Amino acid sequence: MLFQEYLKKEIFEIVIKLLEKMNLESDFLEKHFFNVEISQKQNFGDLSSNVALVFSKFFKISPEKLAELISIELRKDKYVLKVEVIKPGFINIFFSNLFWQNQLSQFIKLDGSYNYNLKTKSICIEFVSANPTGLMHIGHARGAVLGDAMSSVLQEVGHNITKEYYINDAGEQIKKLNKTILFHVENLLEDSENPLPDDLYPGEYLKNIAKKIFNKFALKKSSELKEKEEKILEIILSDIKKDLVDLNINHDNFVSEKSISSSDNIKKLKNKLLELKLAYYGFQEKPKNISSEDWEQKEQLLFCSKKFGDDSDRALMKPSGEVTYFMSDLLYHTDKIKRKFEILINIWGVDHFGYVKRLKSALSQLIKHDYIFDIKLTSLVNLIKKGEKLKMSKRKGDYITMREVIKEVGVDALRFMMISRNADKTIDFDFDSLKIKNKDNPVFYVQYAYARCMSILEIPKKEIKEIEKGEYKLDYLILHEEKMLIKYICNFYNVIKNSAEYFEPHRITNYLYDLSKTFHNYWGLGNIDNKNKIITDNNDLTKSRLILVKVVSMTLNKGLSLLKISSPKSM
RNA sequence: GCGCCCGUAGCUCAACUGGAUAGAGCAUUUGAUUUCGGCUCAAAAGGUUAAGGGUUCGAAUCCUUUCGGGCGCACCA
Repeated sequence: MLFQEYLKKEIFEIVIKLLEKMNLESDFLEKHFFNVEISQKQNFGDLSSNVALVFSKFFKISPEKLAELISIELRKDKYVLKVEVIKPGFINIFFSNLFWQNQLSQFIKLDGSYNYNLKTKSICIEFVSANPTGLMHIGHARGAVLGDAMSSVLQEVGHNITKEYYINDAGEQIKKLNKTILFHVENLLEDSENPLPDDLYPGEYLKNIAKKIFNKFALKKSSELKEKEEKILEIILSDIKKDLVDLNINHDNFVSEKSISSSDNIKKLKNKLLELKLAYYGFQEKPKNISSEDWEQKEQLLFCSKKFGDDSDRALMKPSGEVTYFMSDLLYHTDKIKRKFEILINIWGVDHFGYVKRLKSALSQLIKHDYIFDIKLTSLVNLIKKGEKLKMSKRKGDYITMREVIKEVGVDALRFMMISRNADKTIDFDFDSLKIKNKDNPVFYVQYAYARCMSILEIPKKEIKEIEKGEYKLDYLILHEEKMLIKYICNFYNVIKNSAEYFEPHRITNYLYDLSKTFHNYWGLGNIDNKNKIITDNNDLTKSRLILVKVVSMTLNKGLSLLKISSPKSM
């Protein structure tokens, strides 16, 4: 058992024993949780716990008194050197070197397969779902990388993951797209340069697609284009898919809006909503930010979202009778539930925020059994070059595409950056700092730690052979830095578990950075004093240290590959 | 106008979801090393966590007011 579980279990047993002794109820144990963590400071010992602070009120004694009672029991542990109770009631525990050496050998025995003890759930994670009306930009990249990293992490802890991309291939946008292409094709047919009308999509990209279609199919009349509309979507989608593959992202399903929102499905859902009195034909309130002159009231099918805390009731069908995006999204999500997913996770850009409430409330009214539906919103990404924020406008069709960004900084840097920030924080994506090839660049720093491990492991052929045969001991690992490395390594699974639980992959990048830092420091000891080099003239000592290096490299590699960032052996 | 998110060192970010003296990396200063003012290493300095009030053993974290920034609020996605 690695230290977190080991100590938690031990403390838990002690607490129960004390409760029995004092004739107290133990039902609070299920609702309140205590920590076991790596001590922040050296004089706080190896591990610290806040048990006494969390539980003292249930014992009706002071935290310090409870801490003292617990520590009396802890001191009986054969690995424990010293237990201290500090001020408000923290328990600081000092372990013997043997404990940490054992921890390392247990970690090695796990050989990368850790039992997270979680109930396997089937999870559908929907991300990217960029509208197929142009190339992906940096904002899409954020959602894409985050969704993909989360998928890996959730899969790692044992869940069944399905990664989906919802293709918005129906509705106004596609009509507008086709109109735009048609316009360009007309221009080509007439060999003219008519200016693009305001209501169409701007940008060279679509112009090029028009050329492709025009050439490939040798169009002679614009009416022929109508038959090629599917082709347009296909080309754009294949560009998006190519970008995703370049980002190391593979979705399991691409679900088409068109196929989901068949007239039959729409009718069924509509009737159900009417039947449940969740929808009605009526007039929408005028939105607060719209002036009266611009506001035209029309009757349409509305969802009673106001009942569920929304500001106004939302349109399910347009006055024309076509479905709104809300309606087709509702169809899509009920479809997900029908496919027996227990957890739905969506990664959306923060600009879709307004849709969260209505979709969640509508779904909760339609589906009566248990499921979890979480929508993670990603904040904006600012592109920064030479200290200046780059101005972009998707509306004007002038924006930097994701492939341009990849070309400039590489996939690894892009992925690392996107993962390393909490989703609700705006990212300043600084090209210059991501291109630097030294320790100021966190990706480089982590990858370099791995490369450094590998280059060390290349040298001592004889020792490595003996290690492979299992001829080694870990007794020599007694330096403070070595203990720190072991602590970090054994904390790996805990980091993964928390990362999965809170949907926060940035914990992993932070962890990898810290582990790398500790390792670089350890390596640096050898520069100050030769006897602290990893490869020494003492065969057993060298082997102990090589094992540690090996495990560091494996952990870095595992963390990086979970995030689909490469682990180069040399750089 | 209303709603949500954010505000942490000069800059970019952490803080194990309520825990200890709020931590890193740049940048700064000092020292060591280098036949390099540039590389590397070490140390120091840097904070009323935007501001006020509240909740409790304990708050960057929860509640509340104010200020600043972002996003959203018919249809479109």
